[in-house]
Amino acid sequence: MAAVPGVRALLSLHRSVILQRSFGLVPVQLASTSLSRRLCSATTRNNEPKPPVASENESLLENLNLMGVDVTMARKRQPGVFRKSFTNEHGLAQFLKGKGASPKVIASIISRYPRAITRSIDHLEQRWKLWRNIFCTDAEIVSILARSPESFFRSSDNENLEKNIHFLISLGLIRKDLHRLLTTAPRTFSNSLELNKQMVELLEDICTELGGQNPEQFVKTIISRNLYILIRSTKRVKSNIDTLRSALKLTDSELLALLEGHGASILDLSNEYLKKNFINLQQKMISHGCRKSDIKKMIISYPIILYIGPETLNAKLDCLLKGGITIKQILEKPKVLDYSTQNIAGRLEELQRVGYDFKKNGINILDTSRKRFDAKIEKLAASLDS
DNA sequence: CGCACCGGGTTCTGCCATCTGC
DNA sequence: GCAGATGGCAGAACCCGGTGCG
Repeated sequence: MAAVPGVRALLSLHRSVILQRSFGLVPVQLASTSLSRRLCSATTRNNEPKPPVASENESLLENLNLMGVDVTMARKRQPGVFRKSFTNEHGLAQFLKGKGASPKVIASIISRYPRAITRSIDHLEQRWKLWRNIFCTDAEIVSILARSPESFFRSSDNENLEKNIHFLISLGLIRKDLHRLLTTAPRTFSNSLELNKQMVELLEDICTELGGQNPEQFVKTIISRNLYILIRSTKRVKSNIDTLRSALKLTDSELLALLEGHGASILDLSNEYLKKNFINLQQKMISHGCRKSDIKKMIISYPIILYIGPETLNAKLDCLLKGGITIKQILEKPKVLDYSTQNIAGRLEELQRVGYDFKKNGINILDTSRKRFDAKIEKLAASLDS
């Protein structure tokens, strides 16, 4: 925010021609109006593609500066907002304040999604009410706005939002599901109803195609296992499913089971990333003497492994192998790859210190919480001493 | 009691491209 | 031609504890 005064100075420096326009005032909404100036077209700010041609709303700029909004950032994001004669920054600020948002949060929201100030009080109240159907407190909503202003403000279509809620309920999702969905992937609710329907239809079709008996349940399962699914493109989901099927040479029922299980979350990955991760995993495992069938089995039992990027995966595997664990043990217990390389390395060291025998005891000890692990180490160390 | 199995929690926005309606 | 609305993309794991069984 330190840049703000400087920017102001810069702006006034470059402002030469002053254009005054008269506006037909709309009395209802408190707005920044009146003076408006034309920015000098010789503006030297270099990273702007073109200096704004139309005039910016002077009192709006002033208001925003006073509110602590990062005007430079905001202008870069949505320059059109600054040329509007009527905006509702005060109304918005009042409204959000009433919901418990701090001035800092409000400024940050406007900085990141300036169009928020074009929403009327009526609109805001209506939208808030719809969100409150799902959230119990205003504070929850505020925290999401602070996190992702765009999710709340990008669409002005409250009717669509309402339809989305009804649609999701019609899928058999309960309030608790909606709560999780809106908390985790708020953008879902700003999607057009049509877009959400398309994804649901895609999922139902996939289920049916794979011989599933209950497409409705399938959709519910996928959504609850992957809350981001509805903000993915159908192209991405389709392509990832194809990749999984062909890479692993899965039968229909195997693929169905994979998707209904932990496989749902890897549908998120970008198409190329999923392929890249699979190829790397396969190469790496084969270089250690694994068969493709072993790899397939491992992925089916632990699909999340495909989430791990090449560099991280290789580092983890190398770390385990160096620590005296065999590739066969990893194939059988891939879940040890859940933990960070650092965590794994640290545990291996501690286990070595107490002379842990992986051949005899297996590697399950690596897949356990810190608390349990420490307790175990303590016991092992004690038995060493005695 | 100790262990293995299993599932759940956390998390994911901010930017750009395209269309649409005025 | 404009601003607004909407779709889509890149980015890329880690950790915990309940529970049931021997």
